[in-house]
Amino acid sequence: MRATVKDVAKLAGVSPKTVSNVINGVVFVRPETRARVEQALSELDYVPNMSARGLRNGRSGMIALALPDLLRPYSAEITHLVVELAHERGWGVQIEQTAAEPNREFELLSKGRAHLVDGLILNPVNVDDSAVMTAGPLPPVVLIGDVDQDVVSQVAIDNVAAARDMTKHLLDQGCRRIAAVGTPEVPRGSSGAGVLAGTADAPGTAASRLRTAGYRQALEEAGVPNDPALEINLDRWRPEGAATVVGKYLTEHELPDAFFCFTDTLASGALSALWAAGVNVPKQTLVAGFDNILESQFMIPPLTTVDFDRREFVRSALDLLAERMADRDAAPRRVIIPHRIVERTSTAR
Amino acid sequence: MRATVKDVAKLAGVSPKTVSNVINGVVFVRPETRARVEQALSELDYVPNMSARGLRNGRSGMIALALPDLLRPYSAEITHLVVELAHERGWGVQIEQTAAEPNREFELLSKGRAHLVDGLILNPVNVDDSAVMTAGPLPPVVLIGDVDQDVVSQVAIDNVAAARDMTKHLLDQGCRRIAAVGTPEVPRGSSGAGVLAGTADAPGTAASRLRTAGYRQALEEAGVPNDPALEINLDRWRPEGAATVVGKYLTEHELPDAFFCFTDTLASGALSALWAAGVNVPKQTLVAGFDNILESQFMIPPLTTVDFDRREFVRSALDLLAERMADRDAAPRRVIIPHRIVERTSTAR
DNA sequence: CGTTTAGACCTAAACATTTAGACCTAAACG
DNA sequence: CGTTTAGGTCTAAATGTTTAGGTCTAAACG
Repeated sequence: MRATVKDVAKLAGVSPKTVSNVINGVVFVRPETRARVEQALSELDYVPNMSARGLRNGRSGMIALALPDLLRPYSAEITHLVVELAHERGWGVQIEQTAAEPNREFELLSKGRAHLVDGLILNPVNVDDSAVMTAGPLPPVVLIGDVDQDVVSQVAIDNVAAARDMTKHLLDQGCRRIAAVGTPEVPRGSSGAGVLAGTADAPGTAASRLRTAGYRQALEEAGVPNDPALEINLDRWRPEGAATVVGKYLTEHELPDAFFCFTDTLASGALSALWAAGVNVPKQTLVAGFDNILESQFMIPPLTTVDFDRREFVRSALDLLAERMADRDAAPRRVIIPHRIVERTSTAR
Repeated sequence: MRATVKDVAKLAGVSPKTVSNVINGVVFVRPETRARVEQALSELDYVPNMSARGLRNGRSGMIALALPDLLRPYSAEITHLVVELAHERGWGVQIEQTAAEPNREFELLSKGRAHLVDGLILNPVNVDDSAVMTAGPLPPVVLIGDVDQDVVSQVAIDNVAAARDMTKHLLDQGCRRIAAVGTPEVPRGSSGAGVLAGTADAPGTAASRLRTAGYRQALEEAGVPNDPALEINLDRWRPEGAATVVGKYLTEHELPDAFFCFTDTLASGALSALWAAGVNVPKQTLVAGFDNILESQFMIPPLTTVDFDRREFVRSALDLLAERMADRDAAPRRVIIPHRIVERTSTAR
């Protein structure tokens, strides 16, 4: 059996209250008493029971991080930073994966482990305004990544603008026929129209819809006609998907001037498919990504991509969460982290 | 305020005990009573307080996963699987990062959040037998990754054999001068001797020592003299390190016949440096990795690497942990997961 | 010298759940 | 008809912490 506060108290000849005081270092405790207690503490190798503490004061010191797919390098970077920065605040991090089961997000938002966790950082895929709103009394939540709502706090980048900027960059390199890789998959039977509606039943993820919108905007502004055949749909943002779909595309279509991949991971798959087809990047076609994951500067060739300060991104998320945890009905805030284009060899004419 | 079991009991006109029975679905409960309770349950939107439950029955339903560096794709894959498979057993996963602070492992093993977690899966860097042994009464622990000890359960692959097999594969391709990337960094001032001692104060991680040993064994068996200049030291297994150090190596030495990188991530950096130097892989030199991360089949060229069934690996870890949790003084077991070489273009003559 | 005050410490209750053990009821048994 | 039996439910205790409120002591004050 583990030592409890009572055992320590007995050994030190004081009351449990005093032990608690020493541990939490709050009230006045005579130095000699404190020393005695600390002696007993280490003698019994005391470690507080978090469940009991959590029960008593309603806080577990733990937050949850819910991401769609932990396999993505992007997820790994977010996780890395959340764990590191949360640790600085003395919070533990519990991790959840939502993509495998679609309504896991809802579970997390409403019931789930709500009581074991003081707050939730959620990277939404399916949740849009309706979802966040329907759930009853929410735990403190911060959404990361773009999604249309103003019910809970959110930190995001301007996906539309970023995609527009990147498309513009490709246009500036003289590209006209620019393929977009990772646009929302249109359910069989329906047309491509209305894809950007942003309603609850719109196809694809919020990010894919927004980036598609930015891509189309840039084309329109440049007076380049939008060719639906250049939108290569893909919902599951993993490299194998991109490699397959781009490889197939190459056999069926003329080579576009550039591939704008909605994720660095997708770009990795695309580069692989292009290499396999004997297409030289950047001599024959350009490739751009999105996210600036650690790996992209080591891709072959190094990848032009959309960068943003991820550490700042995560720090803001934690700030917003802390705010929310301190005052459960503070007004929801939205923080937009600035982005920029990082030009590397993959788009160098 | 959230509804408690008492509130539900009052609404359903039964005692808390009966509600508890319904929730945990154990004892005989009359169907009509059960229905009434379930009605009340959903009416009040009841969600159990995990802290209280954890306090009462000494289990939190949560395990901890401690990895050295969450940024590594390998870590992401492990995390992904642990979360997925733990979820199947109804366990939550709490995540920790150990590399940033060296003695975090010890903290986790001895005190730490021990009481909030029913078990710990630890990928050790610094912990070797002495460390695991000194700590007093341990929580249920499973070590993942090779390390010399028999105090706690462990799942691993045979690092020495795997590295030997891969080196042999490169020798079979006709290579003689094979560089090893990721060997333990020797502290300034000491010689390279005794690097493989495996004692607590040996440099580098356990994995790097073992893989180095396998590499040397294969050379010796083939009668190829071991050239210390071909061992490219690197402790932090990230791509940027490999790119830098390999790039530097290329300017100072003759091109080796092959690069055996102790991690796919390192191989990625190496490939990038070789590409930048205008060296063609596999025409001018070969490159091999270790781990078969998802990305390696999309590297340019696709990477030959050491593969093992990661899902089986993680499943075993969870099995061992469950065993340990059920019977805290069961004999520690060690599971070795078989490995194999996956040949891809990067080592195709 | 009596009263206040502040420091140092303590007792008891509260947190939400589960479990051991007790208690009913009605059917089955001899 | 009395006794057993089993199902179905309840009461009370226990888990380890923290906190509200209280007690005690000794110094400071008038």
